[in-house]
Amino acid sequence: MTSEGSKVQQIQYPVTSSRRKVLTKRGRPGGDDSRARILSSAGKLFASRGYNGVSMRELARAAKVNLGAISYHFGGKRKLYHETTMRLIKDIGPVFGPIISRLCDEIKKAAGDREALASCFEKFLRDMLHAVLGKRSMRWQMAFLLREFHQPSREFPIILEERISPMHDAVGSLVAAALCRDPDHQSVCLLSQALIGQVMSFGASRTVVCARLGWEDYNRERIDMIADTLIPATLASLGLPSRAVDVQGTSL
Amino acid sequence: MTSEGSKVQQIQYPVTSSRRKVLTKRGRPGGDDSRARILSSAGKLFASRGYNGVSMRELARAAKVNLGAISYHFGGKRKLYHETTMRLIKDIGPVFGPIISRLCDEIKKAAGDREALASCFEKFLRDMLHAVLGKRSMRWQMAFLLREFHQPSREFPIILEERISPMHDAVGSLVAAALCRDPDHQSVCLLSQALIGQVMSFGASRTVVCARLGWEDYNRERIDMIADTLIPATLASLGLPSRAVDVQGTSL
DNA sequence: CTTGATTATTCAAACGTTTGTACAATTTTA
DNA sequence: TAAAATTGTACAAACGTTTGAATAATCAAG
Repeated sequence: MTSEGSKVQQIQYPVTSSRRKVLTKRGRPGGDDSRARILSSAGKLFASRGYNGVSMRELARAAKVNLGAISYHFGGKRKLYHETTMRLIKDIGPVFGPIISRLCDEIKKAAGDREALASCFEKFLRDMLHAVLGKRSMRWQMAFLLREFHQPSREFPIILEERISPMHDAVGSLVAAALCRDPDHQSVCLLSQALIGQVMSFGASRTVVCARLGWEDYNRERIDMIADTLIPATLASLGLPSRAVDVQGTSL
Repeated sequence: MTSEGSKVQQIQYPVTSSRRKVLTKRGRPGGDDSRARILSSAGKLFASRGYNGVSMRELARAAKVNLGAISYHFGGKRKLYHETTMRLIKDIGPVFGPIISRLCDEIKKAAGDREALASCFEKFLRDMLHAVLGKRSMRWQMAFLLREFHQPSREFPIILEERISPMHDAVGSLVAAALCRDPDHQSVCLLSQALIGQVMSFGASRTVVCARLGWEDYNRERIDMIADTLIPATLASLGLPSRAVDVQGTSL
């Protein structure tokens, strides 16, 4: 539909985007700078207002670059969105990767010891809460992901495979160990979803939670408060032994 | 900004929108029909693609009305969105209202009896899951709400007060009763959020859940399966006695 | 029961604006 | 000078909005 027969000439446009010539660094500088600035602004803007809610001009203004520079560096709006997604996937890797691998390691070490299993779960949940709710950048990254969740774009399958599935698998093996069931059992998968959903919901419903508790925003102590509340509850839900954290005494 | 000094004449445009002249029903027919069709299409479209993702022309095509008819009936895109929100609030009232009031009633009747408390919680959770995941229309309504959650529009405060807060309060009094704590205690509020978030997450992550379980979609049996899995876990997390539902035997 | 004015609704066409994209011209550094 | 990056401008398409004419149901008068 978009001008099919009108412009026949092959557009030999720069569109470096992915593989850029790094042989010699000639010409006007600041390129990588602008590129990075655009990518950074795009992430936040797309996260908060969605693909259609952000215009190229607005993006250019936010990134302090010329309108044409965006198409020059990325080859169009859609490709910029793609690049933004890939960048996000790459960026949240170092955040969740260690948490996941640490969890998997400790599950192996626990080897059926329910006390150890409980302790490694506790660490995992606290880490996750801090990662999801605490990190400043995770704020728009979370919004970006949630948007993709219930309005999947062409990039969703990549996100699913690269970041969601590993997380689910890790939590799944934890739940399976706690319940002494097969990791592929439906109930294990469902409980994993419930667990992850619980954590995510505190990010998604940040507005609601803060409104109801009279908080301005989350901070380190409050996230620990959430963890202290959630950990005993989730440990009990998995039938794991809970250390006497005694939530009653934490506040008020 | 929007044409302030240019058009001075008072535009006496229909824009009945809310209070319509019901005295006499004259003129060309199909009015209420078109209005309803627009509202219905708008709900689904706004839910799946957001305010900016839907154009008036697309809306008109979906609702099978003329482009001008939308502005005629609602007075513009923004006002249509507002009306859609109000309609959604009104529509989900009868769905959650009974569930909430039943819960409150049974909590009072239970009066400290933990067995009774567990049973009323079980009913509540199952009802909620069926309401959120089962009802066909709740699908786009849920998407609409979730979108408002992490991209609040002017209408968000209304949704919060009319539908979110009552739900949180009800669940809060349940959690408070189960934990024998003050309903205003932070931990009660947080655990309520966790509980509701859990249910919501199964709606929000429908794509993920179904993908991971090899389901095409939720259905009555599968929702019951989710309930059977979640109920014992959440009962345990609240320290309530669990009837021997025995999840292990439900599937596979 | 017919008729003509009244009114609500539909429709096609246009409005001015904003959108994403394209590109020649220009600036900047190696 | 040559390559890389930036700039300003132009354009067609799509956007939300508005308009005036056409249409059809209703009511009051005959």
